Amino acid sequence: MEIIRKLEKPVFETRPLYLQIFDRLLDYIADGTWKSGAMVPNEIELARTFGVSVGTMRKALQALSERGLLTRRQGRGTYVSEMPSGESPSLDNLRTRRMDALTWEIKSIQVTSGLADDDEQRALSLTDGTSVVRIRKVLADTANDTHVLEYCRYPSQRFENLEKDTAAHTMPLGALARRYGLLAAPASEQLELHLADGKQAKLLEVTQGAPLLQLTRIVTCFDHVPIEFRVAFCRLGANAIYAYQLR
Amino acid sequence: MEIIRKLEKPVFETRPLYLQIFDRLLDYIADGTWKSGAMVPNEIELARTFGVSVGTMRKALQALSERGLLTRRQGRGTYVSEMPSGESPSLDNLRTRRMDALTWEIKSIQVTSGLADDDEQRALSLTDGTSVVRIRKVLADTANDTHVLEYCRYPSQRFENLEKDTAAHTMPLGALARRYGLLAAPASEQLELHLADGKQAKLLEVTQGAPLLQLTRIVTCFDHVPIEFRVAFCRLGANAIYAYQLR
DNA sequence: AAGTGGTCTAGACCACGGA
DNA sequence: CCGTGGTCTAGACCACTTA
Repeated sequence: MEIIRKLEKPVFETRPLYLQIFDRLLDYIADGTWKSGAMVPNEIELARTFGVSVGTMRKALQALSERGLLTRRQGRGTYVSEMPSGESPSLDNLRTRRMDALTWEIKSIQVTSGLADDDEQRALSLTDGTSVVRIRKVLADTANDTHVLEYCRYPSQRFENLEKDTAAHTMPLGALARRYGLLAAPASEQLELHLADGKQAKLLEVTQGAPLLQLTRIVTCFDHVPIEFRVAFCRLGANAIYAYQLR
Repeated sequence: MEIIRKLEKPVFETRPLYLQIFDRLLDYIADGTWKSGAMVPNEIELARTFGVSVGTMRKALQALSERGLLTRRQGRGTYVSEMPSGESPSLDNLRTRRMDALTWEIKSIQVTSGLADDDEQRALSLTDGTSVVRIRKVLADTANDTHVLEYCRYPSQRFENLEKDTAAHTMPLGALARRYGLLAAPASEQLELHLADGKQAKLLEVTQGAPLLQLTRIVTCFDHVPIEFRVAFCRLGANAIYAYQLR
C-alpha cells in the first residue's frame, strides 16, 4: 500500500491526502452513504480503511467539521450534521433584536420554468438556451411584522423535475440540494437598499416606493458550480434586524 | 522543563498548551515585541524557546494565521500581518457592485468625551459613572455617491487621552487598538433599515425620512472585553452595496 | 543549496460521555 | 468502565522561495 501510493501519487494526484479524503467524505455525505444525523466510524477505523495515519484522517474530519458538515464531540463521536430539513426557507440572518430566529409562514408560492435570461445565465454560469426553474415565494413573520418576497432560480439540468417536486419547493437550500445529490458550500451575500416597485409593493403590502432591504446571493457546490441564484426583498418590522458575523 | 510543566500544569493552567502559546504570541503582537510586518522566528526555533514540540507550536501559529494576525507562506516564512494603518476608517463591507473598495473622504470629524449613557454602558460593559470618548465622522465617497455618518465610542479607561490623540481619530479600528496595546478580535454586525431624522438628513445631505442602512457593531479584544461601539448610518449610492461572506 | 512552512506518520496520554 | 475525540510528541519527507 505504501509503495502503491508513493508510485501513483505524483502521476495521478498531487493534492494533499487529507484533501482527497475530504472530497471522498463530501461525496459520502452528498450521496447518502453517510446519512444525515448518523454516527460515522471512529478516527482509527477510518484511517485504516483509507490507509492513512490517524493524524491525516483527523485533518480531513476537522476540515469537514469546520465547514459544519460533521459534528464532533469529545467522548461522543463524529456525526453527520443535521441540516435544517424542515420547511423554513432559511433566511438565517434575519433575526429579532434579541437574535431569535424568525418564524416564517409561506403566504404564496409560484413555480415556473423557462429559458434563463441574461442575469440568470451570468449568475448561474449557464450558456444560452439552457433553462431554469424559478420559485417565487412570499414569506411573512406576522408577529414581527416582517415580510419577504423571494425569487429563487435553479439550473434545470441539475434539478431535474424540480418544477413538479412540490415537497422540495419549501425546503431550505441545504436540504433541497442534498435531495438532488448536491452539497451547498458557504456563499457570499450582497445587501442593498431598494425602493418597492408596484408589484413588490402589492405582494409585500406596502406603499410603492417603500424602502426594502434587498438580498442577493449565489450559492455554489464545493466545486464552485453555482446551484442557486436568489434575490429577496425584505420589509423589516421595527423588531427585525439582519445580523452576521464579521471575519 | 518537562517536569516543571507536568507538575505545574494541573494546578495553575489546564488549558491546552497551544492556546497558552497563542495568547503569549497575541501579546507579542499587541505590545510590539513582534512588530507589524516583521518576520518571526521559524517553527523549530519557536518550539524550542517555548519548550514544546513543533506540532504544538505549529497549531498555535496556524490559529493566529487563521485569524489574520500572522501570514505564513511555504518557503518564505512567518510574518506579522500588516494591518491597514492608513486613514481609511474601515467600512470594509461597503463595496461597489464590482466589489471594489470605496475611497472615503472625511467630511467632518468631531471628538467629545463624557459619562457613558445607558446604551454605551450596555454595549461596552461599563459600570455607571465611567466615561467614553465619542468620535463622530461624516464620510463620503463622492464618486459613488455614498455617504456615511458614523458614531464610534471607546472606553476612556482603555484609550487614555484618545480625545487629544488626533492622529488616532482617523485610524481604522485595527490600527487604533494596536496603538493602545490592544488587539481587536472578529466581531458581529447588525444591519437594519432606518429613516433619517432631521439631524442625520442634514449631515448626509438627504431629505428627512430618507431610507438609510444602519450598521451596529461591537468589537471586543480576544478576551471578549469590548473596546468599540459603533453605529453608522449609510446613504448608499446606486452603485454601492453591502457585501459579506456567509458562513 | 539552504531554509522555510506543508504534509504525513506512529505512536502516547488526557478529558469527556455514556453504559 | 470503555470508547471517543482532543492534545502532544518527535521525528520524516516534500514543495516552495530565495540567494
